[in-house]
Amino acid sequence: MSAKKLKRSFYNRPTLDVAAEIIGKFIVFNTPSGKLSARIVEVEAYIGQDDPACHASRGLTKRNRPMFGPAGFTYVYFIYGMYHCLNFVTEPKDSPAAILLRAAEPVEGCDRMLQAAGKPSSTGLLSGPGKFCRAFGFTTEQNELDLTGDLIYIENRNVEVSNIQRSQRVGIREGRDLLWRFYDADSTAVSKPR
DNA sequence: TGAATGATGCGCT
DNA sequence: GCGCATCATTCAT
Repeated sequence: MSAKKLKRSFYNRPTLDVAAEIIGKFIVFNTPSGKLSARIVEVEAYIGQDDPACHASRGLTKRNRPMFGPAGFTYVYFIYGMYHCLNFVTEPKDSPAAILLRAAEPVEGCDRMLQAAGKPSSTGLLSGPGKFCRAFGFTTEQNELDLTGDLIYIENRNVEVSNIQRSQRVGIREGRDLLWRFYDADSTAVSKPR
């Protein structure tokens, strides 16, 4: 069975459902120098104004605007003066929510990812949101792009994931009680806990 | 092998 | 000014 690009209807649903199902899917980025792709193994959900860790918890701002838009778009932000984080917007317009891509396994274009990351080996190459964006070359130039287009999208390649687990989210101060981190417990590419 | 820390820039109060 | 959905390095045990 061939790969199928996920449609807007996949993203336009309750965020926890999308987060659980996005594990094991493949993110594709068609760059001028060729295709980059990776198998998603770890994500986190950030949902609505009532989630204290969500950027939308203090209302609409210039930065978090993509979260308030329709599902199926990217939300990329700059953090700690040197890293970027890639999110997928979920749920309908005016229902701010997104999924943070935290870790993946390199599939296509591994050589170019290694070069971009300045690393000799692929171990841990995409194991962390900042490391993933550095290797893929994601910056705010890729903010608010349509995931149903041909530049950036997610594919279902019909690879089974049998051991999806949940845990607390990483790197936040408030909202730690929520088990909104999803990961493939059989993957060695999952990011290391602090 | 675990804890502390520095790097570094921008959005928001 | 402060704090941040991070990470690599340094230092202590």
